[in-house]
Amino acid sequence: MQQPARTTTRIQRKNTAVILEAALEVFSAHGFRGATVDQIAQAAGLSKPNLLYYFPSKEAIHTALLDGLMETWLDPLRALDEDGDPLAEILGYVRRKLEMSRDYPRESRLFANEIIQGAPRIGPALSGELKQLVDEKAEIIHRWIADGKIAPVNPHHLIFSIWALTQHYADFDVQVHAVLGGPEIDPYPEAGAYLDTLFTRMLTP
Amino acid sequence: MQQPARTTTRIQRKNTAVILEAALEVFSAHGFRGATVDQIAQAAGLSKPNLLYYFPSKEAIHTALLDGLMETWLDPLRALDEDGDPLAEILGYVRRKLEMSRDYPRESRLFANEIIQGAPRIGPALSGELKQLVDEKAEIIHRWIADGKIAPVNPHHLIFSIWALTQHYADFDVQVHAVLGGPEIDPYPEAGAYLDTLFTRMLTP
DNA sequence: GCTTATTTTGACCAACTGGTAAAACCCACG
DNA sequence: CGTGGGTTTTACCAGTTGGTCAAAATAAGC
Repeated sequence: MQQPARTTTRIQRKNTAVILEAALEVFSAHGFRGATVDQIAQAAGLSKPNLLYYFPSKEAIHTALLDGLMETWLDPLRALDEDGDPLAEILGYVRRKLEMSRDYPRESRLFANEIIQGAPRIGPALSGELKQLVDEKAEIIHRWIADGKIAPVNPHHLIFSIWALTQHYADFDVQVHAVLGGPEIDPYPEAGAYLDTLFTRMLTP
Repeated sequence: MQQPARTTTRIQRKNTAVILEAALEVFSAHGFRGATVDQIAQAAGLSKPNLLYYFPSKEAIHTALLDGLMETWLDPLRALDEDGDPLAEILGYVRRKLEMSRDYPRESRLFANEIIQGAPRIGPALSGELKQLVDEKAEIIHRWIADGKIAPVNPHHLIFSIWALTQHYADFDVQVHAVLGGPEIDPYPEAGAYLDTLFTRMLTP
């Protein structure tokens, strides 16, 4: 039996939030193993033992981050509506995903780090929750194709390509800026236009 | 003045090769910080001090790997030929890049790890060598468009999209297999067909 | 077969890292 | 205003990690 969860105090709420924000910054920039508890504590403006008063371990912070993020991350795909106009729905999904890369690049890199290294901590969520959602939406796309509303493509790979293309701008940010010639350049307007064209041409029957 | 480099012995050649192979395995799976010298030594079948007899530091091994790889990695893009058939040239580039993801996933992940974490060790190569090559090839694509040989698109983002789409299958391998439903599935045949369709539809004038 | 240069090893170290314990501190509440 | 809970700090620890060093073992050249 567990002690009934005591009321979370004001300070607790503030500090857990500050810690998660700091952890996102550090984990996304250095990966799980590359990040140190000290770095996170310093970024949060706390001492290491104080930070460990709020989370039992480094791993727990990481898990809390990933769990909290998974929901948000899948929202754009969930919003894909079978009853909408097929092309507009897909272009809308692409736009939302690209906006997430622009507005939440750290979150994108956090996932990227985790998955590149074999998803040791969120493997189950991928083949469970994620797979189920993707299969469901792939089925919708499949029906659109069968109805002749968009040109035929492999639905799963269509989804992969949307992920790859949009997340690239967050995850490979440094490379994009290096090639385009400087950190002051904003690639997103062009990227948006490019992806719009790409998917329109590919999917118009 | 430096001692004139002594002849590299047979053992030296064999062991540096073994070490680099082992290092590729370990670095690509865990990132720079996540990899330990001991792991690499063990994978190479050497003791840690013995490994450090061939390379002065962990960092030196990593650098040697990245330097050696950069060349190979850019080869497919270098092969893009202005005088060939535009669409065939681009589709060929896509195919070669996809084959590299399939045949050299560890190399792809090594780069991905490095770039996601801000390219602390190869930043200069990105804005130097890489940028120059990309600018050059973008110019070629631009001329193809001006000549009406392919449909108009932003050449730089076209190249980004080829990178993103092909490397996705190596870097996010676990996710792809999780969603498709098992490690026994080979996504590459479908991926090849999908990308062929995608770029053909987008670029046909 | 002997000598020399190369290679390998075992013992070791200092810095770092995740995490702990207990005392000190602070703040709301009666 | 004091007391009991929540909070923070100081001091600390054991394990890991990158790296060194001198001695031992091996290979190469003559």
